[in-house]
Amino acid sequence: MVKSNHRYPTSTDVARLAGVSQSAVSRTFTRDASISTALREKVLAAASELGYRPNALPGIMQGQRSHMVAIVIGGMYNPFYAQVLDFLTRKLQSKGQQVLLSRVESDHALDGAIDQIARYRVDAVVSALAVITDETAQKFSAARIPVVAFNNHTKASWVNSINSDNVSAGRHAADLFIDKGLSSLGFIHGPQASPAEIERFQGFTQRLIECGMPAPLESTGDYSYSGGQDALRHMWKNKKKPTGIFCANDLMALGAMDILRHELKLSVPEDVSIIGYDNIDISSWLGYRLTSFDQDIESMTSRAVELILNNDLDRDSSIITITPTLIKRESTG
Amino acid sequence: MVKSNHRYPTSTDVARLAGVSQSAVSRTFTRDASISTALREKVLAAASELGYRPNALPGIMQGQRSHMVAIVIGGMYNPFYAQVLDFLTRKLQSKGQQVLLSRVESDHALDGAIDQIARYRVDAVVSALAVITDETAQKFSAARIPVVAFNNHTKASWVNSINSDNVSAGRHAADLFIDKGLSSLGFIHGPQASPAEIERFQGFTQRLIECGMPAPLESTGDYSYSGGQDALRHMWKNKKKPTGIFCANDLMALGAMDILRHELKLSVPEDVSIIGYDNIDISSWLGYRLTSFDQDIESMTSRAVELILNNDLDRDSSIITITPTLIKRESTG
DNA sequence: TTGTAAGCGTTATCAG
DNA sequence: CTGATAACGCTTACAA
Repeated sequence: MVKSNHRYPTSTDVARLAGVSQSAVSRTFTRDASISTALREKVLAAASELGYRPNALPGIMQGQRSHMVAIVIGGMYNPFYAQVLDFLTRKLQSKGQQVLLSRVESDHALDGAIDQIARYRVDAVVSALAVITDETAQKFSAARIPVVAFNNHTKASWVNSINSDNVSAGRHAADLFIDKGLSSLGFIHGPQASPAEIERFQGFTQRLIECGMPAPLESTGDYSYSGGQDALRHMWKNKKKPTGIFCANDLMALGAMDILRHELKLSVPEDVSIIGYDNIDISSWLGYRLTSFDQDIESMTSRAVELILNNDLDRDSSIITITPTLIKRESTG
Repeated sequence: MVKSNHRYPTSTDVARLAGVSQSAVSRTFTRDASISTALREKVLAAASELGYRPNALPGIMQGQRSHMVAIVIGGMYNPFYAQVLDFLTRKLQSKGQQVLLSRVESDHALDGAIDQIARYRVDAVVSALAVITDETAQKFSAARIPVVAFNNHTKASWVNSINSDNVSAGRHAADLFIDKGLSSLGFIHGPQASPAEIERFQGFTQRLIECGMPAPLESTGDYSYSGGQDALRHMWKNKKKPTGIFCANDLMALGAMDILRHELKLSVPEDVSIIGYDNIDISSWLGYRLTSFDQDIESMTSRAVELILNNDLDRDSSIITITPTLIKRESTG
């Protein structure tokens, strides 16, 4: 069996076959290039015979933009991030951009990823990481790559941020519980150092204090379903149990709900009310009906793509804040 | 404000700053290249001062492999595909490959995607599409790009397939229901032309017939949660209702379960047993505990990456079959 | 409208 | 070990 050598045909191959110059081939595949119909036809025939597709790499080397955008993400298990990735990818592709996907275990593993990404001369990077330290953000600056980051508060140059208004959401969650007359409240944290979760907690607590209520009981998860389960079990070891719990994200809220219902045989919302964050699809399912804050992924990702395409990234780093919408469902009665 | 021009520094820039030749810079960043420590130090100092990262593009143009692999996917809403993407990306990256992500609405929209992918000279393409027609597969051949496809049965050259043993799973599902003594069964289809779902149905039906049972009641969804809901509602319009339902995937099974429980006030598994396919995380959650077939994403993706890295793709197109594991949970009692 | 030739930033080859 | 030089496959002046 002959091992085919899988070489992409070049414009020169096409030119030779068509009996024209290499420039003619280039022009055929360049918009608005002046070329006669006759020549173009000859070239197209030869091109399709060889299965020729122009090579984007030389153009990039000549200083054109690569039309590649890297998306750095920490995982797709959380449907929220899967959806962010889905939206971003579709929007970028519809604008003629390619997506270079970089899956990273943690903020720490980002260094190696940056090196790789930079080698391919991407035009920009979108970070959908839950945690990004100032130090890490600086590395992008060092690599001279413009960055758009979600839920991140570094004020490094080259780094633009698009954030959810977490503090205000935390306050709204508090109000919802207070209006229901609940007096004993709890908060389930995400992993440490996640700026989003810190703000959600601060807003929530601030509002409770303002209303003369005690600070919430606390427990910590890792943003996962089982993390939420563990956090709830841990919280229930206290003498005092909350009757309303605000969770830093939906996945943990769903885990907490399931432990309440299936392990502790308590009823949601009759015994305990729950609020989550992200409004992932599952939260609307009939088995859960979780009250949650919708982050409006549609506009967050649109703004990100706008920033990249308008090439505003070279200018001052900006921070865009998007207000989440509270979606009330049965988990709060 | 000065608009920075965001130009990546070149090896020549580094060479000039370090006072050495451009070759020296290249050698510094090439493994196993012979260069003195003294020179290397000088180069590294200059490189880090400028934030230099070698440009991968020229090397690719010189015939090196691009170390880019495209993943074509139809969406990440289904956690199964999100997980496939996650595994593939991690494995490829750990082998030094970059991932070019291509999100496609349907098999039909693949043409444009192929053109774009080909321009970037990827080494191979992994298709995680639920549906891929022979015609589409041929387009990859035409573009001379080696392909590894999941759950696809085209026998085109350049296309390798990794499939779940759907027929055998369908038969097992039938056996499970039969062993429980259920006599009235149903099947919820995925979208038409999805080869996986057709085989699951065939195996299921075959086995029923073999055991002298009537063919299952049928209804069709679109692989989504709400599609499963609609399919179940539709199925319940029949006079005859099934007491056991095999669904072409988990998402539809979960939708069907929720309609049974929350809309029809029936109990699972007491009134109706349910079996799904994919064994997504949610299926193990306390609120569902769905019996399902695990596709072993770990080995499917490993095999795919092996095929790509060993460059076996140039040879005969092969079909690898992986046997799914039945995970019994409470939805079947 | 067409062809020729320079140049993009590397790696690989070849002298020194 | 080191530096010059020729590719790689395009795009873009420049010439015809």
